[in-house]
Order: sequence, then structure tokens, then C-alpha cells
Amino acid sequence: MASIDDVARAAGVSTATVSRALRNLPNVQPATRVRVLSVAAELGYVPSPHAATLASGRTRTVGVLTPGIARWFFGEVVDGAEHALRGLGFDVLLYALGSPRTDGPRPPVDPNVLRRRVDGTLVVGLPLEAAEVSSLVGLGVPLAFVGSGPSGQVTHRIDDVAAGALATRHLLGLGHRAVGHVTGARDPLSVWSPAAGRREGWRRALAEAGVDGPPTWVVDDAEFDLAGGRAAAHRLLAARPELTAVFAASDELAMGVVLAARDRGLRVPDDLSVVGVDGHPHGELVGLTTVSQDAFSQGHDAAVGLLGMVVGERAPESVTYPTRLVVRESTSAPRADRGPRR
Amino acid sequence: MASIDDVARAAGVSTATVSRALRNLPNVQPATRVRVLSVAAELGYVPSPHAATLASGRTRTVGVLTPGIARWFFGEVVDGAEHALRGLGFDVLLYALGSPRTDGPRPPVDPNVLRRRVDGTLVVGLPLEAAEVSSLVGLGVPLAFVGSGPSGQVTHRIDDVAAGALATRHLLGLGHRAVGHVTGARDPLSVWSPAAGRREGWRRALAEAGVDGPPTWVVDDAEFDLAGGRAAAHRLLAARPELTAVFAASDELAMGVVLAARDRGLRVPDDLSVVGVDGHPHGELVGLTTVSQDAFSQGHDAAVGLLGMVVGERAPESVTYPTRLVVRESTSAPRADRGPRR
DNA sequence: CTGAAAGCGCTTACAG
DNA sequence: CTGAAAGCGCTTACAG
Repeated sequence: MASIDDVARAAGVSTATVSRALRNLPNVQPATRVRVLSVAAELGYVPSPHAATLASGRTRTVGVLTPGIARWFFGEVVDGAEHALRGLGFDVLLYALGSPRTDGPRPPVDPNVLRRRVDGTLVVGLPLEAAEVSSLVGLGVPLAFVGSGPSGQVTHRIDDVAAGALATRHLLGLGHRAVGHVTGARDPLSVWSPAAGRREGWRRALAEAGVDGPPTWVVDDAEFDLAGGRAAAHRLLAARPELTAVFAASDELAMGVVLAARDRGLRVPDDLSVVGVDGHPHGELVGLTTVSQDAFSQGHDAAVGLLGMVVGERAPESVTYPTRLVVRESTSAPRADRGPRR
Repeated sequence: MASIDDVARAAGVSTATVSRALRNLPNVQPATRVRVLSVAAELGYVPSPHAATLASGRTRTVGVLTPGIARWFFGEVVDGAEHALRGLGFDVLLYALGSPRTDGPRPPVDPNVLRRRVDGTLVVGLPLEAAEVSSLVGLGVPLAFVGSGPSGQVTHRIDDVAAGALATRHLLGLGHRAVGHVTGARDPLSVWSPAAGRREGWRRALAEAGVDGPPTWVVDDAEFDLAGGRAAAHRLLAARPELTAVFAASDELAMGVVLAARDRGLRVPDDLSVVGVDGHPHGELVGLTTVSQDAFSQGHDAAVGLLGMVVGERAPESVTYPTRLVVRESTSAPRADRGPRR
């Protein structure tokens, strides 16, 4: 494999000049640059990224930490980040922590796997403990969060409290009063996790409407997928048959709620209204009403912002993305005999 | 940041000994090893992977090439591969080629992005041109394919012809004769792409049953997602109202077909039976009959096999994974007035 | 605008 | 079992 020495020799210049010419640095005479470029092409020279990293300290690589990519939101975000990063000449090192196939709590994030390996770190939808955040900060490279993030860190996300309130107010506006909630909490449910925010939005909207939703209207230990939502909804609906509506913390959970309702012989929306969050394209399969967000853009923009920090720009502001209530067929007024008492 | 020199000095040994002790190589006295280990821990020493790569030529990194991770099959495979690789101490460099957000043909794979960067390459569901395959082979590192792959290369996949035939025979067995097909062909539809195999299976099953399905029973330019399947099915059903069943090349396409049927006022399965391939968990939302496969395992096993090649084992055999017909509610016998004429 | 040379932080024959 | 030293392939002050 041709090395920079081969190119230098063939072009009759020093390796320093080859290095400058190839990286488009100033201080190379146009004619020299052209010669170097053509010799390099001729020899099929491809610089060794590892040698460049060792010499410069820069890796041109970003670490993407995520619980997994099989969930819709994570997949979209990682996809968006990957395209932004690739487009700007950066590699992406994927760390899918917390296997969807293993049970038990996720082991703490070990920052050493990233040490000396990345120029920046993007944390996607992984609610981290404070200690984990500081260990990541301790890496000394820029850090950005998508989907959730502690205050003081650059974060790209929607307003989860507002999203939860928007979904719940929609149900209240239709006349529902007994509105349950299905959510997940396998990761530490820190104050800045999406689940915590959406739950808080639900609680506030109920309180505003004068509804005193008891804690038993919530099931909060669901896996964040279809099967998890289904199982959780079964427990919730069995325990609280008075519920006429359920707000689920994600569309995947919400679709599971719809399946559980069907399992139990309940019609959606006649017997049970269901709302989710995400705008998952499959929501349409069950006419799911949802609060939608643009996950791809969050990943894309976060990656671009992170690279800005890598090249020395000051940290950008955190960004809050818009959400939109998409009303489909999974929500309606409660049946007359199940509506609010007067 | 502590370097190997710091550790050597503090432990009173040479860097060679530190290197050996830390990597568990032989020829280190137990007492020395213990001392080195404890000094390294004390100093918080983390070896530089780039220096190690430069010195050894090994990267402990695998490149994963895929069209994107948002599609169910790719997401599962990449997830499976990531966990196997991570578990064996390898990093994964993700290359999501062919953005789902851009149109037009995907640019050819440039092997140079991988040169000197990976110890092995895993190609996930990316039908490559012969020239692209040879350029990847030319990298000189082990290569494996998941989901599709040219003969002569190590491939982990299902038997797509058999899968297509299985789905189609199920429909024929129910009494259908006019069985359409929805598939995609944005990538070069080489002979070893999944789409080509499934289509061939469909064709053969029809031929076996003595049905001479005209080319107009196929729409083959769908995007491989819900919206793509829906749009394709609209065109197919408008042009060929005599169809009583559709075999779609993936569950995501099939779910789109179900939506299109609903759009057109057709009941599934009474007016139209629909079968897909994958075993997507969301298929249950519409009671989708499908030919299921285990994508996570394909990714996992392919990664393990690839690492075997990396450490010098001879190339494993290609593996064909089982599929299973899962009958749900989207298929039934055709209505009497639409069944086969006698 | 260009080059000689040091240095990035490891691994690996080789010698002992 | 251990160490001295070369070498992996670049980048980057520094000097000219």
C-alpha cells in the first residue's frame, strides 16, 4: 500500500508538502499541488487515518451512544446523525448500549471505550446518571444530547412536558376525564428523561382540568415497544376499568395499547381512546392519534452542531423542536354511558 | 493523559513488558504482571487504539455497510452485529449508504473509505454490483454479507426463492389464482438480491399451480416502506382489479398494501388477501400473515463468523436461515364470486 | 513556498 | 522473562 513517503519520492517533494497539498492547506505552490495530487492519484494513495490521528490528535470520528437502533426514534436520529457526519467527512462509531435482548439494568457507560477514539460524543435517547454525564464530560471532547439531556448540556429535543400536556388536553377536550398513562422506566427515570417529562405533562393537564388522577392510572414499567405497551395496558385496563382513554409515552407503546384493547374486546376509540407520541409511520395502521416530532432532523442538526464545537465554535444553544398534534381515528368522545358524571 | 511510558516508568519495567502484561501475552512473570496492572489502573491508563493500530496493523474495528438502519431488517441485523462485535472487543464503524432521504440511484461504494480503517467488512442488505464487490475484496480484509450476497462470498441469509414460494403457495392453497406481487427495485436488482429471489419464488409457485401470471401482476418500483407499498398497491389494484391476493416482498410493503386496500374500500382478507416477508412485530397491528425470519441472529452470527476470519480461521460456510409461515388474519379464501372459475 | 526532523504512542522482532 | 530499539505513517512547529 502506497505511503506518504512513496508519494513524496515520486513527486520529488517532502512528505510535509504532500501532507499540505493533500489537505488543501495554504503555502503550497499551485503547480506543486497539482503534481502531488496527480502522483497520489496515480499511486492510489489513501492516507492512514490512524497515523494522522496519532500525529494530530484529531480522529475525525464521532461516537454515537444509544440504547439501540431498533426503536423508531433512535433509528431515525442515528440515521440523521450518520448522514450529517458522513457528509462532513466524519466517521461514526456506533455504541448500542443496553441490548434490547438482555434484561436487567444497563451497565453504566464506560467513558474509556471512547477515550482517544472520538472528537465528539453524541448521546441519543440515553438517560444518563449524573455520574455518567460527568465521566463523559471528563473525556474532554464536545458532547451533545438528542432526545433527552441534562441542563447545562447542549440538547436537541422536543418539549416533553408540552407534548404530554398536548396529548392529554386533546383527550380532555373530547370529554374524557379518566385518562390513564402507559410509560416505561427501565432506564433511570431522571428528571430530564422524555418519559418523565411526558408523564409530568399528563399530570399537569389533568390537574388543570380539575381531574385528580390517582397514581393507579399509570403503569410505568413498560418496555418501550409494542409488546411492552400491550402487556402494560393489559395490567392497567384490568385494574382500572373506569379509564376511557390512555395516553402512551410513545407510538410504539400506544400501538401496543391498541392491541391490548382489542384483546380485551374493547373498541378503539368507542370504548377506549388512545394517543401516542412520535409520529411513527406505522401509526396509520391503527389510525393512531399522536403528537409527532421530526427525529431525523434532531439527529442531523445535533451532529452538525457537535461538529461545530469540534472545530472550535462555541457551544450552540440547545434546540427545542416543534411537535404537532395529528388527529386520526384512535380518539373520540367517550361513549355517553362512560363519560364524565355531572 | 497517561501513556505507556508513564506506566513503564512507574512500574519500573520497559514499555514492552507493559504492553505484554496488559494484553495478557505470555512471557510475563506473574508478579510483574500484577504490578503493571495495578500501576496502570492507578494511573487510569487507557491505551491509544490508534497507536496500537499503527504499530500492529490491526484496527479491532469492523465496517458495517448498509443502505440505512430505519428499515426493520437492517436495524435488527445491525443491532445483532453490533452486540456480537462489541462483546468481542471490536468497534463498529457504521456506513449508512444510500440515504432514505435522497432520491436517485445510490452512488457506488467507495472502498477507500474503509481502507486501513477496518479489519473486516460486513455488508448488510446492500445489493452490490460485481465491480463493487471486487473493490471490497481488493481491500484485503475479510468480507461477509447479510441478507444478500454474491455466490463465492460468505453470506448469511434466508432462501428468498423458497420464502417467496412459501408465501405464494399459501395463497394458492387458499384457492387464489390471481396473485399479484409488490416489490422494490431501487437498488440494482441483481440476481442475488432478496427482491429478485422472492419474485422468482412467486413466479415459480404460480407456474407450478398452472397459473400464468402476466407481468402486469407485478409492481416492482416501490420504496421498501409503508408509503412505498401503499403507492405501489394503488397502481397495481387500479390496473388489475381481478387480483384477489397480493404477495409483498417485505412486511413493510405488505402493510402499505393493506392501507391501499382500505383506501380503496377493499376489505382484507375478504376482498384481498395480503402476505409479506419478515415477521415485523408491527405486522400484528393489521393481522398480517407473513413468512418470518430472525434478522437479529443473522447479524449476530455473521459478525461472529467474520471475526473468526479476521483472527485467521478459514472462511465459514455460508448459512441459510429458516423461515416460518405465520398465518394471521390478512389471508383467507377468495370470496366465492371472485375465486377461480371452473 | 518548502524541507528536515521530532514526535504522536504503541507493537514486535531480536538479543540476552 | 525482559529490555533496547526500530518502525508503523502521518502532522507540525521551526528554520530557511
